[in-house]
Amino acid sequence: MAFNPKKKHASLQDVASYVGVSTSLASFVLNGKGHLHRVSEEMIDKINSAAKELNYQPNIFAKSLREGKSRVIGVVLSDISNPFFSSLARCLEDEAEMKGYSIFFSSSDENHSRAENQISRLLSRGVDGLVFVPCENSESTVRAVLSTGKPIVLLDRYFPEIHCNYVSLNNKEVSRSAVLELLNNGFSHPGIIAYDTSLQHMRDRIAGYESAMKDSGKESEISVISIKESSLRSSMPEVLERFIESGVDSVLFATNNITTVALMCIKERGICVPDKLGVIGFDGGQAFELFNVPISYIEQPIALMAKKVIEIIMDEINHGSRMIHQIEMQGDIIVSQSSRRII
Amino acid sequence: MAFNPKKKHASLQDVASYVGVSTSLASFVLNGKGHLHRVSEEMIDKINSAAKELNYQPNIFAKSLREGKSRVIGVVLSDISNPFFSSLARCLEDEAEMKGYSIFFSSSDENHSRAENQISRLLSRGVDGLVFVPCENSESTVRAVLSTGKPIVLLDRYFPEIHCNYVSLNNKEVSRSAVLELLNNGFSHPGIIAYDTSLQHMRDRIAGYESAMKDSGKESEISVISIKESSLRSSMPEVLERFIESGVDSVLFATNNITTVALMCIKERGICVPDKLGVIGFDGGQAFELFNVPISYIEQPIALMAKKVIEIIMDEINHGSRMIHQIEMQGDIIVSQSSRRII
DNA sequence: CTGAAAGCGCTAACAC
DNA sequence: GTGTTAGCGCTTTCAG
Repeated sequence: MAFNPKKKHASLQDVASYVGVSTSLASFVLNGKGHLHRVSEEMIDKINSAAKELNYQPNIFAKSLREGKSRVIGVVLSDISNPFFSSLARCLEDEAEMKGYSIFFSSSDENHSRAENQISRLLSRGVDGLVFVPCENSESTVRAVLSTGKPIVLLDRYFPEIHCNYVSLNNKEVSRSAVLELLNNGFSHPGIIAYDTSLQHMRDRIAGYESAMKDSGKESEISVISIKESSLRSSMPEVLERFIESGVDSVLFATNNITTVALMCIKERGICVPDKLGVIGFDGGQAFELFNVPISYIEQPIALMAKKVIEIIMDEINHGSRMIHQIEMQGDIIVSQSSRRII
Repeated sequence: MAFNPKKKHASLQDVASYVGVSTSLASFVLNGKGHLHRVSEEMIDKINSAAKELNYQPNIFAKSLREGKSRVIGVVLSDISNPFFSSLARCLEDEAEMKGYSIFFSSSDENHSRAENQISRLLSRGVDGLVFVPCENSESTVRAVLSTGKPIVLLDRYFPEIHCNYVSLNNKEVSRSAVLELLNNGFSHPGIIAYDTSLQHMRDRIAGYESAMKDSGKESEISVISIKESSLRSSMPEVLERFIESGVDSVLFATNNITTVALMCIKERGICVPDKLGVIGFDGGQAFELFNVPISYIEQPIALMAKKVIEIIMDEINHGSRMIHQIEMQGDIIVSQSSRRII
């Protein structure tokens, strides 16, 4: 059993007096600094076994109070029940755990004032650092955190005008490649359905689309539709309709949720994929595998992103912020054969 | 701004000396116990505004150290990236936040020794209580926690032989109803695909199936297949094959994951639903909406379960465990018209 | 090599 | 009504 059910928690004092030494000596030894202080082997053994015997568990509050750090980081993301973010959460959790850190998660629901509240709650919880998936209008919140000196890393999104650590996708490039993929596979008029937001990652995804269109001599056929996140489901039917009527023959969906909702709508209305409409989604997931035909999608390296985020935040926590890390991870395009119109 | 970026944290001492009073007075007032100690209105105002002015943020570690509690609860579930659990997580988070509590989440991956490690890690983090989705062979872990007196509530599953709080589904009844639903809708030979585990909730789901079969005079046609969770994907094709060959014409899938994987397999092999095979899944979710036809499923009252769990754990934390709460929430069957064979 | 003691920031019993 | 003070359990400087 990893925790002893019987006895009450013993304090450092208990261990020390059990062995007959001072608390300082016990503290040194139990923190592995015994040799550093040239404590005798014999003493070290005695103290360690006493600790085991008494089921000594250091009081983490006393430790945090004294040391001024908690070994906890706070993560604010959009919504932990969203598959993309819950996968990310799991990876973050695993990475943090490996380094002896725990995580407080909270959801912003893409509401900047909610996000700000969550952050201040986390801060008052004494987290050592923050990982933040910022939402629209979160600039001031990010600046405020930066000016406290508390380590922070933005995730998935970033603000180009703010000098702050971030880990995101190479949105523009990967979205550009996705559109070129469509064009190379027999589609002549791709469109993109994105969120109506000023957030840079979305702009980048749209910019990537536009860049591919321009470079393919299709500047005049650029077809972008941006939807408010709140009306995603309700406006999807009309949006798809409008696209098809205007001659769009394939679509890049700019997020995981957009993809899911669009596919649901496509299924419902009996729009044939890829004959009537080619699609490329964002992020894979079991869900898509239930769709009539396998679809192509942009895959984010979630595990790597999480690893990188934790690395950066750890670095800042342990060594102070010596440099800004701004990382764009490379997304992959997972191509499904059946999503091609012409082989 | 909810947190002041400029100044360093002021301590209670800072506030007190700023106003020219003692820390105890400041402490009383700032904890809302001013009137209780008959502090003058004027003093209360002075202290409160000083606190605001100095951007006083109570040091939570000192508070926790002194009070012996953290206002944090630990939650160990199977895997936070699993849609069912991430939805639950979100609800738990919201409920806890409303009561001023934060949550540490961790994933057991259905591995009892991992679960035990997570629990002991959470305990050493000083959580005030635990919510645990136990896995197979977690009995000793649960007993160990119980014997420490630390509040604990089991979630989704329980051990009939252990006297412990839990919140679960009325598995037997709802599964029985689901099977009766199939029988009432033109299917004559339902089977069930479940996990091969000794956990009671799974036994109950199977028992519900069996009960419905018996009461419908189909005891001899009872068809149960249990799969190891680890080989879910790999054994699904063969399992479905075997069912169909043996004359099974409809299936109840005993968990969300089983449903998803089975539907993927059904789609892949072109098995026609509901003509060739009727289905009832467990837990809804966007994913299922991408499947060819709408399917019926058993819906768990996730939000209510979360609410109840938090209520119980709060009650234990605040008032000690005066009684054991063992709650079976009522599941609903969401019927989709197109899942009937005969109208 | 080991011990004494200060102090992290807070609460609350007790004193006045 | 308000102040004094004793810890909560731990780390770490400084003495010896």
